[in-house]
Amino acid sequence: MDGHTRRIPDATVARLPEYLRILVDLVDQRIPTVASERLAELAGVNAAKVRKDLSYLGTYGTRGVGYDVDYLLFQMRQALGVTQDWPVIVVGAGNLGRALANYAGFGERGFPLAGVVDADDTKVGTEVGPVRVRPMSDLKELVAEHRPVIGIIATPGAVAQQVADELVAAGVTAILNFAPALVTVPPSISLRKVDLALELQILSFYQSQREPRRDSA
Amino acid sequence: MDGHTRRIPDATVARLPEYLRILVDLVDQRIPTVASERLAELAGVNAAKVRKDLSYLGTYGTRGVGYDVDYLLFQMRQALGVTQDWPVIVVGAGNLGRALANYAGFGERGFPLAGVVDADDTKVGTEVGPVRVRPMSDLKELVAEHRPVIGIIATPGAVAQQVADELVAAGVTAILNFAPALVTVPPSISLRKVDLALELQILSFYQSQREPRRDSA
DNA sequence: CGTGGCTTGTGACTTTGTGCACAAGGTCGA
DNA sequence: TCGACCTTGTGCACAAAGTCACAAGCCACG
Ligand SMILES: NC(=O)c1ccc[n+]([C@@H]2O[C@H](COP(=O)([O-])OP(=O)(O)OC[C@H]3O[C@@H](n4cnc5c(N)ncnc54)[C@H](O)[C@@H]3O)[C@@H](O)[C@H]2O)c1
Ligand SMILES: NC(=O)c1ccc[n+]([C@@H]2O[C@H](COP(=O)([O-])OP(=O)(O)OC[C@H]3O[C@@H](n4cnc5c(N)ncnc54)[C@H](O)[C@@H]3O)[C@@H](O)[C@H]2O)c1
Repeated sequence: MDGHTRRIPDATVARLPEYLRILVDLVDQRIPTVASERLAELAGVNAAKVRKDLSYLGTYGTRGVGYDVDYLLFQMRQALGVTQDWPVIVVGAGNLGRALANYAGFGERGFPLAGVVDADDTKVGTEVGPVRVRPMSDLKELVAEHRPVIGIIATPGAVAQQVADELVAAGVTAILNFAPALVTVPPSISLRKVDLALELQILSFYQSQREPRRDSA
Repeated sequence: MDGHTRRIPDATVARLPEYLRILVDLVDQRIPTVASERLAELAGVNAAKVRKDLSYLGTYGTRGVGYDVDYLLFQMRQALGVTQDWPVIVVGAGNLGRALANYAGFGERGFPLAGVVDADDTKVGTEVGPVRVRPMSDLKELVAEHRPVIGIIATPGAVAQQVADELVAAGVTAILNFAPALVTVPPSISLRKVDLALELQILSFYQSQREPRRDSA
């Protein structure tokens, strides 16, 4: 098909969604073309890096002019695989799971909520955002109905691995894990994690480097 | 004081909290010592990397034996600057802000909730988790009372920069941003971001690489 | 149709991160 | 006390990522 697409480096992949968000903004503002310099400013990175990143998608810029915003946006969506929706299933209807289910932003960005499941019978049947919580036994059916689908783990860390196994068994091929625990999956499954406590601890590190805190006075 | 601590690479810093979490688990299990091999397995990384990471903190291992869990945990806390609590202030009492405020895990890990503020008068005064929402005008006072403190942005992206500016003006020196927007701060301020849609898009990319999806049939 | 000015795309280089392999150094049993 | 056995700590070679600088290419204008 496409021909020349070299393998895209991980570091570049991690930045593409940032560019995507910016391009959507630019389209909203009816801005027809954008130079790497401007894009770099909006993304908070180096202009050469932007050009190199974009060059992995193909040669879509015009020298002396910049990039056509619409066209680049189209290509970016293509590259990221977000030309169609990816439904998500949230496992765990606790504080975080409910917040995620209530969040309209996902649907708007192409990740509509397919359902929420929970192991706690007292939570099954309750409303969260636009859906009702379903039992774990419905997982397989839910996945089959929406495939391909992304699974989100919003349960306590102690059961994260077990939940991941259940998601994989049900046919989920991509997982986002919010629980603070190591989860391993077969190599064909994509896995990412978000750990908020970890982020806070990293902030703590850099902050205490700058200005060591007074010890217990 | 300490003497020989070389500068710790960013990649290592990002892994330290993971080791910290594992060490806490090991202490709970009354496991006295741990070898880099085991630690690597628990963290899902290479053993040589673990040893190199730990060596930046100092020479705390014993050849032939491994690392003393208690002592390493102490040193790790020291290095990360989490020997004392870092209170957090959440800005924005929406879906996400409330989930964060309700989350007990932060307090347990040394990040107690100092308060929640919101610009919306109808939200001010309502209960979220253990506190009541306070007006933005209380921010300065709240920060002064708890300093040093970490600010969490849980507002819409459109106001994220403005909120960041207010946090900085109030004396916050570290910020965690959940809004999908570029935020810039003075160099003395530590800033990290968490963007969930971005994570989903990265998953989308890797998944569509593996198995390109059928086009609109 | 030619020239000047602007911006891309990329080769060369630097910096950062990873992983192997092994000497150094410690433990423990005899 | 000695030696066999482990595991650390790190030098080194390689891989990945980031930056610079500039030739190539395009547009616009006269
Ligand atoms: N709430 C937050 O803001 C927040 C922030 C950072 C991290 N986290 C992490 O996210 C996860 C969820 O946090 P929370 O505050 O929503 O917790 P919570 O206790 O409120 O919710 C957890 C939910 O998971 C369900 N559950 C438990 N075991 C299950 C299983 N085996 N299968 C399916 N569902 C199961 C429970 O019934 C409950 O509804 C935790 O790992 C937490 O560390 C939460
Ligand atoms: N809810 C989620 O699960 C989720 C997931 C991913 C990302 N996010 C991001 O987190 C942010 C918050 O999401 P949400 O779902 O909680 O939104 P929300 O609309 O429910 O809440 C936003 C809150 O911010 C307050 N606010 C608005 N402007 C303010 C200002 N200038 N100063 C102080 N407070 C202000 C509002 O009054 C409101 O209470 C958004 O940027 C969203 O994109 C949320």
